[in-house]
Amino acid sequence: MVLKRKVDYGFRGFQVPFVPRFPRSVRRRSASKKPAKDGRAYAFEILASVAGKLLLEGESSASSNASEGNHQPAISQGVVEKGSQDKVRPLKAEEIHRGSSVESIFISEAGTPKSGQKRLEHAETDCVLECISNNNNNNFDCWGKDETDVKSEIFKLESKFGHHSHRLLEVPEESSDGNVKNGFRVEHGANGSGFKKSYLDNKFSVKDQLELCVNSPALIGTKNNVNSPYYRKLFPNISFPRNGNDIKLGFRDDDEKLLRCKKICTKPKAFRSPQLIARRKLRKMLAYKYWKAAPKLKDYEYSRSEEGVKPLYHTRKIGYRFERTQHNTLFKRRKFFDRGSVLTSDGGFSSDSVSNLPKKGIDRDSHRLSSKLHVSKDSHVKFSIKSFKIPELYIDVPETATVGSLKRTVMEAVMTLLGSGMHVGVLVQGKKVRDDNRTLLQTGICRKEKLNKLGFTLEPNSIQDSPADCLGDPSQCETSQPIRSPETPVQESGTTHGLQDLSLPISTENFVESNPERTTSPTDTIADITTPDSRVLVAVPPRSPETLATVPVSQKTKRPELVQRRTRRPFSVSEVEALVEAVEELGTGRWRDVKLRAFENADHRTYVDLKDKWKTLVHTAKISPQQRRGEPVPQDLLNRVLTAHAYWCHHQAKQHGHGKNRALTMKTPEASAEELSVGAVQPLVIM
DNA sequence: TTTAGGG
DNA sequence: CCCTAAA
Repeated sequence: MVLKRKVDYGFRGFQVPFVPRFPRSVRRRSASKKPAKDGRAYAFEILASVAGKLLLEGESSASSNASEGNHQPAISQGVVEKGSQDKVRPLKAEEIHRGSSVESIFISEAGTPKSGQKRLEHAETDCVLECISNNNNNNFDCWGKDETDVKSEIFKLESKFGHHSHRLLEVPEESSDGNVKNGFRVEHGANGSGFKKSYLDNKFSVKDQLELCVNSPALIGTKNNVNSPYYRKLFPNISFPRNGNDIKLGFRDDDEKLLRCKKICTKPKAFRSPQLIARRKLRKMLAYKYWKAAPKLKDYEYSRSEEGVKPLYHTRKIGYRFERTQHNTLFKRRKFFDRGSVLTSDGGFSSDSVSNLPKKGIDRDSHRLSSKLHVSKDSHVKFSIKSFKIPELYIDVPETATVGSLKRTVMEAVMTLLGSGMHVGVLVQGKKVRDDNRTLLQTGICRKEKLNKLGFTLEPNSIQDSPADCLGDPSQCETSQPIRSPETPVQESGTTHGLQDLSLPISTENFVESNPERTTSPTDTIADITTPDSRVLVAVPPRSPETLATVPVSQKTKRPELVQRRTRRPFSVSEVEALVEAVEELGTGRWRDVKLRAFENADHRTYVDLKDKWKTLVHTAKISPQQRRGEPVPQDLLNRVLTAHAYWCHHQAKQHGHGKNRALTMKTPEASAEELSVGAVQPLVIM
């Protein structure tokens, strides 16, 4: 059966023979299904994931010792904990609850003897390849293994859990002396057979991790995921002893113009990751089961505080774990959590990769997004973004509040901010580039002189805009009005548009390098969400405590029913073409096959999406060109749509009527003249 | 899960 | 795109 499936769908380019389709009740479908890969990632998700971790941190706070220092970043705890454990070991309950370390969770799950099936399922994703930022030459090899050994271990893991997704975590690890260590940690903990390796190798240096490869200037010009600097080639130097280079993570400018990040997965055809499944389940669950009962958030107050947002990293799994423990906490944060968890579960960036955040103060430039950029000879603009940070948050808690509540408050503020959506703005010479359709060339981003003038901003989206939409289509955000919560109007200052106040201008000045060589910044990080000192940006203009306090509420009441809409991803012409072609051959009503045939690798396109797209295409084709919107679809394609639609409508009717056994495709020459000539539909011969 | 449609 | 009834 498996083999059959492979034959049927495993090869692209083969003509899928027409198979008469009968009513569902009649035909039997092959049971096996390939899970869809879900490698999508968004910068937003990264932020959300971070926030999620923060949330976790907050969760554990109540029991936290205040003297322990709120200045101790969450990540620190985790690192410390990790560093102190030589071997994987089951965690005690308290440790689990502390939840300050990702691996703690992993370990706990893996190490719990009777964790049950569900836990094991989650453990599937526990194979972690973690990259730990490392600067000093302090070596890795905490386990006395050399590189070869580690690679060997990696391979073993690959072999054993190849069908599972892996996580790539970049975690800046801070040692007691304040230095940041760097390395990779391969982590796996399934079924108690915990495994953990730390790995340090210059070849795997984190420096390379953040390279943002914009393969096509047009990509940026066409509202693509420029805001996903996290899509990048991961570990280009790691060569798993396997031919499947699917291990590589990287940008891909395919037909869908989608920047995808391939998972590190030795089973290339793993169709649907547990994450995706979980995500969908989660979405559903959150949407219908819990949301309505979600309590309000107005019990919390916000105001200024020096307390920075704690850096942290977060994994999808943690998100789920959060979810599961959600009801046990008094912390009201339904929506925030929803968003965060959903986002992180949505494939995350880099296939579960996690951002890491340098500890406050370690990175002097942490407040800005630093990047290096160079123009390669192949007319591509390549650069890396070293870090992002979120705008400042104002926190206000009573003196009598517990540290735990403070953490939760911060968490809420963060989630509120993230929950409203974020998008990336591009600055060239200090000017915002609002026209997303301009090419890098036109914008001058490709010119060396301007490279050092390139900057990015991380901006909250306007509440009016769907965060998802903005993410998917930045142009909508860029042109939209400043962020403005109805209850917390932004102060207009002169010509400055409110957004400016909320955004975090991040310049790459001094960071841009035309040198293609990777730089070796100790503070290379995927994302820096640390709240810098006290001169951060205003996330929520502190007009008054009241307004501040209302932010979360307004967020919540604004669009309570939305869990997290998928980002909008308009079909490109090439995608449309592929769709049309597939439908021409397969007909309507076989969306799953269409998906498998033409969009098998487009994880973000479900068969429902294709069906919907076809629907709109038909509609589009019927209306006048003036009424059409979005990227214009070539008329000839639309004509084909109409033709195919008409044909298949007719054919389907025919089939259901009395032609059930007639195999016929639009391009099948042997199609009987009788059928083809019925009605006004003309025979189609698709070349 | 997949289809088919309404929202 | 989302949500669902049906199959």
